[in-house]
Amino acid sequence: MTIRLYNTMTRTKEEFVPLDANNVRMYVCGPTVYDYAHIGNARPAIVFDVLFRLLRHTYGAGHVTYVRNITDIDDKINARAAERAKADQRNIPILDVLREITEVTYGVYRSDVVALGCLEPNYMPRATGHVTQMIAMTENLIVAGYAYAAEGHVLFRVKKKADYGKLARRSLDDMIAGARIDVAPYKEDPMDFVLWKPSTPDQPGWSSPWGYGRPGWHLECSAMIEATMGETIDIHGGGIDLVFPHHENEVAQSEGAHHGHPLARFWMHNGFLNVEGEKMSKSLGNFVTINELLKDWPGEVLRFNMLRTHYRQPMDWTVAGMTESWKTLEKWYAVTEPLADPPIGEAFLEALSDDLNTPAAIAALHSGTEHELAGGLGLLGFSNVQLNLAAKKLVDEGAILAAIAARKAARARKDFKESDRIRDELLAQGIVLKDSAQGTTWEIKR
RNA sequence: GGCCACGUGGCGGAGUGGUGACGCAGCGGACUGCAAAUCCGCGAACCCCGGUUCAAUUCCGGGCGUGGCCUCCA
Repeated sequence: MTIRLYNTMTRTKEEFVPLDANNVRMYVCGPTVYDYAHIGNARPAIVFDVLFRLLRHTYGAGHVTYVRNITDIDDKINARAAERAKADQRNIPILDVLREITEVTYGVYRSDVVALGCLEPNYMPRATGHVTQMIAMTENLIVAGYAYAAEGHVLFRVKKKADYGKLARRSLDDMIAGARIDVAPYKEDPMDFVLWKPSTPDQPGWSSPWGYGRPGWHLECSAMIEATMGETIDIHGGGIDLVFPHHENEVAQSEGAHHGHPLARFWMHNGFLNVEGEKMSKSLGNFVTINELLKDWPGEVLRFNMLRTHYRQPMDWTVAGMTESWKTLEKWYAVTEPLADPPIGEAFLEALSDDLNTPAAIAALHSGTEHELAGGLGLLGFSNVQLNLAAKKLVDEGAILAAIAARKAARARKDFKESDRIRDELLAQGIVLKDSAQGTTWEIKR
């Protein structure tokens, strides 16, 4: 089956042929670990996990390398650490506070993403583990004339890169015209961006040829891709908001350091997510973290909900949508069982291979056989384990079973008034009863 | 201001130059003590205005609307 993917670089859907079918390489921008991840962060994690699974299915599980980084050098982290250090009674060094923040946040992220049904990437490199490589790349860029040092900073010289802006499709003139940036005096050009900047003693930093300092944000991805997968990879993914400046600058850095060899052959970007029709923001009070959501919903429901919308479309996250997703999964899980080697439906695979058209793939599952349903769910990363099992642990099953028994007795003596009363009482508690020839079962109402 | 997406039935959401997916909800029927669940069936949409065409929801132009990026952001 041919895989076709939309490439942001060319703005067209292209047939995907990896450089090396024995080692298909993809990189996705991971979280900045300063706070709990929100459901917007869940979108790329889930979307590219599906791509990872499709590639593994197509090229073999051992022939795909997936790297998702952890950004643990960042000014937002520094700000958070400074804040926390001030309130901290223990009087420990700020860098220890910072380390604690990134460790804890990353731990939560990692378990969140597993709960969403995502496979672990092959590598999860951290910025702090690749400073040496970043310094080396910066030195290369200086030698090649793509960067210059000034006042403890090192800046990328955008004018030297004639095709700068090719990914975002933006010319330097356009950008300067609409620029809202402070132009630092040491910059040759307003659009030049930071590769290295000085740190104060209470900020994280490393010694470098340009003094004590830390790397700029964009550099880590370029360096970590090189370190884990080499100069040119097959797919680079992330949220659409990263196209500019982050990915544009990655392209500039990596190509500058690698004699113009491309960084990634395919650039993929997922669309943005709104919550109940509004942009998610802390001030609107609709900021939903994955961690919080997992207290009310099985992770697979969020996963399914995400996949009902094509990854490039803007998506609106709603409770109503979650409920619908829950119902569909419940229904499917009730009729399927895990199979050792389930068949993958042709229409399903064709939809998925067409730029990850998950809504069409899901539609195909609705009309396929039960075995194909099991196969499709498996390929999409669903476990086929009853969702209710998790939810049922949270209620007093003994009391419910006793009520069901009482209702059964009432029904046996045709006291339907009493039996209906028991049923209504349970319903008020959110318990729905289902009668069948085999007896009465119950589930959590959604 | 510049650049870029999106606008499909009550809702979610694919797709296509011509017979208008799919799911949820709704309605009708079967089943049921009555329901729920399940099964069968049904109706219902392509933002507006031009253009191209035998034919446009689909292509082109304009408009309106929503959102994104241009500064940190999935």
